[in-house]
Amino acid sequence: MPDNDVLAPFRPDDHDHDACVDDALATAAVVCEERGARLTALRRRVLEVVWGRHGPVRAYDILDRLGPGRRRAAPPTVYRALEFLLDAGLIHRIESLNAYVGCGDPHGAHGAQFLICEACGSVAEIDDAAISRRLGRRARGLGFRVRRQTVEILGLCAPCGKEEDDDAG
Amino acid sequence: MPDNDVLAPFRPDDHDHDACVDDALATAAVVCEERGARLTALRRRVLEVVWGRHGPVRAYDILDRLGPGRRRAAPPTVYRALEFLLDAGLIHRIESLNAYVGCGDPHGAHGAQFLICEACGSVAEIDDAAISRRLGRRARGLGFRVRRQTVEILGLCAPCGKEEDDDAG
DNA sequence: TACCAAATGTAATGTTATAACATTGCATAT
DNA sequence: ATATGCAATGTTATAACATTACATTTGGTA
Repeated sequence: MPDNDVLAPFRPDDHDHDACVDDALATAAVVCEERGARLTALRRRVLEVVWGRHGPVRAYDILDRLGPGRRRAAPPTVYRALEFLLDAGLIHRIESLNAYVGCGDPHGAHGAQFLICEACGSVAEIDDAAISRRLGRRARGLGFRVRRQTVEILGLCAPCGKEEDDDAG
Repeated sequence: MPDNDVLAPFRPDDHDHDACVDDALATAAVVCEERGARLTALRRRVLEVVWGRHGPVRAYDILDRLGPGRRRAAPPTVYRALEFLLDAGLIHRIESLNAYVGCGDPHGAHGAQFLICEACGSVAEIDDAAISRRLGRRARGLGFRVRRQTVEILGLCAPCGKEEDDDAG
């Protein structure tokens, strides 16, 4: 089973997360440059907050974290930035959680699948071409024209699954 | 490409929809019987409203349609019935739309995939075992324990896709 | 028939998202 | 230097989706 299509694996608790955020922001600058889009201070800040963890972040949490100094912004402020980042492929929306997560590979356009741990809230992003291809084929076989695939798997990541075993055992 | 795993195909506008609803309610009665669960008048009515169309129905639309005669119910009335029907496998929740749709095959426990037309709002339900198996394998390969798969494809059904072509042509 | 548990009713509130309109700030034309 | 246009952001209000907490009713059963 190939592993090179794991765009964003689950991360150990102790990894250097600042580096993740820095990478994401640097990549975002490049992507926006390429697209002729403006990565403004606000959009950059929202992206930074989304990248605050390797897990889904909700819109109103972002609102709360935009400051300090800044008076608490209103919802459209965040939703517009999120829309921009989604369009630019810099973040993904997790439909089953109404939340947002940084994209592990903003350059490669891809149809992603997400593994979402219900215990610790972390997310892994994979891009299994066989899966998205097969989904596309099935859809087209029924005359359906695909615009977007949403594939989300809820469950327990390895460490959390192990903990549960230990608790039960 | 197999077609026998299409649990609920797109339906022509002129099909006998009353028969669909009757079937669904009859099946529901059997399923609840088997489970030792009570299909009360309210739950039956909510299921009937969900089956009002072959497409996603939103919770507050159900609320509006519960009557007449009945004073407009409060949200928990509907959400509790929806939860019961979800548990019984009689309906599915479409995460990307925050809406609910009747299940095409309540007897067979299955991991379903949904094709959702953004133009006419109709939904087709398929159960491609190869897809759900492959998703499960990929997840387990990463040590992930799967509880639930959400697979939703947004786009245009055949008739609506054709219309768009005609408009453009 | 008295009891208990499940189901439903009711009021309030929490959460997520968008509509509609005003303002700011910067680039460019006059 | 002033006016104009436009993208981004701010502001207010509200729509849409969902849950908590508690009261009441109902249906099966000891």
